Amino acid sequence: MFRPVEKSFDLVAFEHEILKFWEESQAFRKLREKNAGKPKWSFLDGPITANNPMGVHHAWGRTLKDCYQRFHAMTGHELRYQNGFDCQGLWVEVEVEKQFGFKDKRQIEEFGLEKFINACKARVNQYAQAQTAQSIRLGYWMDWDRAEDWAKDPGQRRSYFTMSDENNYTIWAFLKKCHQRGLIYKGLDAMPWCPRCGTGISEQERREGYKRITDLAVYIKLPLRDRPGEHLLVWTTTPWTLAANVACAVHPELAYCKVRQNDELYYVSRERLGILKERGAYEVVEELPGSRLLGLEYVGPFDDLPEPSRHVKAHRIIPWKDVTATDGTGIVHIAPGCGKEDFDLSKQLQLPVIAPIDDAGIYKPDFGFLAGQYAGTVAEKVLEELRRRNVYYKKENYEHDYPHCWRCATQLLFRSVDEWYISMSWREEIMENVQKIRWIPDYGKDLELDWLANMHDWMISKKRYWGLALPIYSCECGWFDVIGGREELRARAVEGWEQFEGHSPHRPWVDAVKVRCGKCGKAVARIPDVGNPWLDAGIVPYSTVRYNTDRAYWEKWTPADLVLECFPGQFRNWFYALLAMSTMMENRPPFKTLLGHALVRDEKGEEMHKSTGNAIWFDDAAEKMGVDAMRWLYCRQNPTNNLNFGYTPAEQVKRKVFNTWWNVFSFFIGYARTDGFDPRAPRVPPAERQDLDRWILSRLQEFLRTANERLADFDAPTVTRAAEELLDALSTWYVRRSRRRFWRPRDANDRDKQAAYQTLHEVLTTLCQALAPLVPFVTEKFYQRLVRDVDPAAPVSVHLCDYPQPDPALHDEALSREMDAAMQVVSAVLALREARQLRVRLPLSEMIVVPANEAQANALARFRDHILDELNIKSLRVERDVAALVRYEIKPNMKLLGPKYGKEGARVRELLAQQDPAAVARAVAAGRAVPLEAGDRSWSLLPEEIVVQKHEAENLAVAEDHGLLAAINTHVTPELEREGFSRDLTRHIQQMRKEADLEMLDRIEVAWETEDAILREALAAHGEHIRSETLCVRLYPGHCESAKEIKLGGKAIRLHLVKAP
RNA sequence: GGGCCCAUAGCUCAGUUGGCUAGAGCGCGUCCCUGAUAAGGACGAGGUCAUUGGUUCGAUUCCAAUUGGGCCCA
Repeated sequence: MFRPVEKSFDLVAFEHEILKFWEESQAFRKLREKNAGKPKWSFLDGPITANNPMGVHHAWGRTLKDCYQRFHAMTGHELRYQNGFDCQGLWVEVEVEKQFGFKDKRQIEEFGLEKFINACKARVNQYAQAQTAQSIRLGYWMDWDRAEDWAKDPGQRRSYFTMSDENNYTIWAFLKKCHQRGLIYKGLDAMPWCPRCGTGISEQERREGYKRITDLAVYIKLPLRDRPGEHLLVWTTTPWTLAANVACAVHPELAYCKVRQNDELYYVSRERLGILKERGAYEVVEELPGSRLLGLEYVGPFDDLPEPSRHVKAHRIIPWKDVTATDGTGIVHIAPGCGKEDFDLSKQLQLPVIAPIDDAGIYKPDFGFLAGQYAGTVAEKVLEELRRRNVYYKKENYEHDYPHCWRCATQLLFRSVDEWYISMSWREEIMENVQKIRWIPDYGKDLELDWLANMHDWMISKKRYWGLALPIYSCECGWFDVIGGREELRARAVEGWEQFEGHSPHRPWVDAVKVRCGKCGKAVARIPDVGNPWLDAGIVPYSTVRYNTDRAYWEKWTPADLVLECFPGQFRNWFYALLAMSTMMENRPPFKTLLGHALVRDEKGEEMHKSTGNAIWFDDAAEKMGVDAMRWLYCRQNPTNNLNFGYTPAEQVKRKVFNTWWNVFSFFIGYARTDGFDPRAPRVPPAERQDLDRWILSRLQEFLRTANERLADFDAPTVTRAAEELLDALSTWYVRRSRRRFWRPRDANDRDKQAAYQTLHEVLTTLCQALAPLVPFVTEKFYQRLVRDVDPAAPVSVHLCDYPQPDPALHDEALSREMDAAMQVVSAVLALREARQLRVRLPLSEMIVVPANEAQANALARFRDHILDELNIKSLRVERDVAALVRYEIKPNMKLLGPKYGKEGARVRELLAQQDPAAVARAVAAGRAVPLEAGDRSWSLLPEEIVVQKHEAENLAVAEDHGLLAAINTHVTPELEREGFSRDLTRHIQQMRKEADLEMLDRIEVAWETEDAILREALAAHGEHIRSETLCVRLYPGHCESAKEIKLGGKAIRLHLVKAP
């Protein structure tokens, strides 16, 4: 027996109930047992950064991951269900620094590296646990760590952790392979540097941090050494770099002017003369190409400071083709120690490199007045000195995009430093593997190839603490080597192994170990740098799938069938690292299919920001809207487009989808309980069921076909939308049209009622199973009530069911088309009623339809009763000819015919009047000429010479829809009017029943009082019908002073209802 | 400067092998229905499917260029 349903649909409450149920029933464990040994389907999880709570943007990807995993489980596959946590890197360090209030690296060193690293590990564990709890709340079925697991070493847990020993050592193996191919090198380069974090920022990271800012830009005049009174005008937005100036660059082909202003001569690009205006009038003395300036020497701005003074000779004008005249002066200040392009030029032209600042952005001692100053705030001071030295020309505020640290938002400075790189000379090998992967959407492949083609050498070092300890041992004498794993390190250790043993391969512990230099024999320490964090995540197809310990297992589970992540950024981050590392390790793609999704925005399409207050926290969203509402939104969205997420769209999903679903479900349960329907009873063969039943079953098969095909192709949105359409058809047509079958008492048609129950039960149950991967909670809720409550032998959980397959025998294409046609007819006639203000409760005598095609004609025959009942019309007549509905009036267009035929026009007019109007109308509509004959004369009237007027036949209202003509007889007889009122009265009594909060089967008595003759007649004629419809045992005229007064089209009646004794 | 993506109703978006009258939701307006009911439905207004050219019997769809927007790279 079905259990009674809850009064209302409370999604959040149901979800908590189901979470408890899954826990108690061990449903996930049973699912894994069920699928053990079946064909493998391998999903590779991209590690989530365990540094903050999970956000609604993570929930999108995780919903899709869960959806496709559940689908493949239901279609009979074994899965690994391994979640991943990304643990190491600057982002964790920054949060831990905040926690302790540290401002810079020195404070970390003072605090103690060991304590600091342990704090980083603790933070990762804390947030990994929090994200685990949130993911479980989302309904994401993974092999989650349980209470006892958190005490274990990260490498022993169920989820993988990139800080695990195995992960780190496997990266060592990768780096060793790179080294064996000669790809690892140390390079000096000018790179963006975060003075707060004290580390270089890699190319990948730099892209994350551009911000629009206003800088102080300064114009200076640098005197030419051999040309008294002549100056270069030079512009810079970074005055702090002027102390590192070694040259000025011009474009050889650009036009420059020598101008006189205030008794001084300046060189400036012709296009930039405008900048001079501010300082007064000027006169162009000479125009010359940049090439004429090359080689001239000038006096540097700070030649008196100790370090710059050593490079005075370098100050000359050099050529550079990238000089433009869009801003500045067309003469570019070059400081190879402070800029990427400058540095590249210095290599080409053998310019000296002056590196003015240390790793905290502080000027080194040899820089005079600048020594000890922070480069980021020194601009005003530099200006003052420039004035003092009489090289200042003018300043301005300059707005531009400038890189900032992606974690701490500090403005970056450029600095020349030693870093370690992997040469990307082997990029072609990676690109070949990219070709073997299916990318969804497919342009993802182009983006990845584009990145690979343009990728510079991969900078893998970072001068920080919490991360992969780069296994590079570099000796003063120039020798270096890369260690490929723990055992190799142990074998080659010459000191410090005892201190390290028993610790994870992190700083500071691993730093104790030294190896022997292969050249000079000294004991060599590890370089202090840690690794780029994308190395950590990129190795997981190896480190987490037993590559090192069980190669056969690894072979079975890789390459992964699916990787699914947020697109933006990952082409240069995780996808890139995965592809590069897998190519190096085994020269094969790490996965077969990649599905990327876009970003979560707020419901208006704006980016979510804590500061603007439009951010939605996952926990709030889960408890307010319910995760299945979220999941529906995620599944529904085309993953290529940004998702506008919020409470309003969630509310729409609840109203449109879940509420409809719930109503159908509770309608079914309510009547099934009343009638004691048993779903285990013998099945009425579908062939013996009504068309309506066979129609919805056919629709169901179409849906199942779509669901199976599209989910296998990772296309949840199509399935979600198809489900919405099926639910709408089920609710607004199947249940609506079947309603009376459920409430009529048991009679000779019992078998039909049984068929209706079985049909509805089958549709609801199958729909639960089909949508279980998308919305695991509501489907479980319904499944328990529809199936488990009456069949203890059924699988314990909907997620243990096999995914439902379409049954071709139940699919009936013609039936679907005909039902569609029937619905079109209904829609057209409802529109007519609307236009003529003829409410549906008012019965009409007749409708006439001229079908446009066979399907429509068949539908009219097949669904005549449904159409009439739905439209409240007494009879349906099908006509083949439009003429039945329309009266044509044919008139000659005398404006044209008059001039053309003169006096004969009158005869033409007479002849035309004698023609069959319908035939002429057809000819005109077809664009044919109409021939006329009168004895010896004949004419041919062109279509435009005839005016056709269409009139609806008397008492008819006609409408056209999809080529079909529908008409209703609008004549309302007194009898029809009485019947209409009787339906109005029925409706109002039902409303009163509801207001009186009566049970469905309660009997009532109703007294009425009215002065209106027609209402009295209606009651007299249809009282019996009203009584049977409303379960009214007595309907009688009585005094109803205090009763409810109802107005029906201006007529008043008072009704008084009591529950029958 | 190069590569990729996008442009459909006031807003947010569907529209997958080129084909009947281009759809939905929200919002707006007018109604209807109701033994699912704090719901539901119908109808209406609102579209040069960014622009131009080409292929085709036929283009929102395919091709090219242009304009505007986004992302990536230099």
